Amino acid sequence: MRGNTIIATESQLGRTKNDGVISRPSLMKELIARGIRITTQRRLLVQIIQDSPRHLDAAKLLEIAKERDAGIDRSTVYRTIGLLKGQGLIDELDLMHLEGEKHYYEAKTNRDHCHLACFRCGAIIEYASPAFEKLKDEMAKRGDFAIRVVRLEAGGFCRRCRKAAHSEPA
Amino acid sequence: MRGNTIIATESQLGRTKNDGVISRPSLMKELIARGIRITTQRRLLVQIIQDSPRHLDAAKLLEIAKERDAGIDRSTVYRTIGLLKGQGLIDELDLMHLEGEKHYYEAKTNRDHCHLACFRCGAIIEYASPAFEKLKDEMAKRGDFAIRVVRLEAGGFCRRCRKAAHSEPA
DNA sequence: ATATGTGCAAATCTTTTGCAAATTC
DNA sequence: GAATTTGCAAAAGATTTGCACATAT
Repeated sequence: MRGNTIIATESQLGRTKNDGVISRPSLMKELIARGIRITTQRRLLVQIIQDSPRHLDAAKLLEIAKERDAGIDRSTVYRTIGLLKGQGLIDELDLMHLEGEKHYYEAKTNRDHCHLACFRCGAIIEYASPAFEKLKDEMAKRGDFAIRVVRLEAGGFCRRCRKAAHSEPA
Repeated sequence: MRGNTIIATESQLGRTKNDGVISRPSLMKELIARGIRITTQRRLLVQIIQDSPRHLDAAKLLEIAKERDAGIDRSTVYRTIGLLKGQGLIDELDLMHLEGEKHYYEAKTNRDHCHLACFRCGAIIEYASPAFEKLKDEMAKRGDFAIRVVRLEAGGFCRRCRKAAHSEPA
């Protein structure tokens, strides 16, 4: 099945002897800590994002939210996304525009990670590594730039699809 | 002035004793080598992209093209971008959505590089380094993934804007 | 009470598409 | 003349906005 299946997490692929464990700090706690008002709908949306095993786009997020609150509106979804983005609590991804121009969101993890998107099957492989951290440090230092958000995405072909392509009829 | 000013090139920032020189292979030659038909308008668009010192979005590309061929249409611009993207001859960037959801394009360089986008002044700093190459290799190997396109973008604040922010009235 | 959040509908912005006419090989 | 490219106009898709009403502190 195509689309946005995370087939490996950063903690699996990115772990080395020096790596810590990856976690997703609670969005709710962060919001509260910042004195941001928690409404019913915000709570709902935030929980969906926090708990989702896959990367959600605005439409999908709305769809899921509607299962629990039929009255919720598209604009509320976008406004909440904007709020979370503004607070640096979620990351925005394109996933190489595998299916259209929409954006995908995920709760920020305690360590940045990359996304590898398979053009053929749509699988998303997450990847974190000390090499990424080093590169960020280097960019910040040598570019004299205070990095607030980073996004590293790659498109290509996963192992399974490379194999499949070989054994396929022309 | 805000917006998309490249204030440092990868060859300046990314050079180390091990670095090679950065270059942009000719798009035209690549198209010819691939047996792709070169029409008047394609030639025009390709030259604009190739020669542009800044990252162009579709609308800007159209605007520039119209100065030389008033009849050229938006759809031709998008179709040509699609062609070049499909051939892997240009890279697509978001530049952290500094000004809207549009995409920016640049002729592919012989070495991948990152883009640092200043949220305040809009400057784009390009950055290439062996550490980036290493990270790509590592991802490909450990993720068992054949990378075709990579995009590393970061948002934050450049030195000048960090300074400016300090001396600003609250 | 006051400030903030929400629904609704319409608007905006970017990109894509169907089709007939023009161009290229 | 067969295949490809283009212009045009309309459609599509994602996101934003103005405003009146509802909700939270």
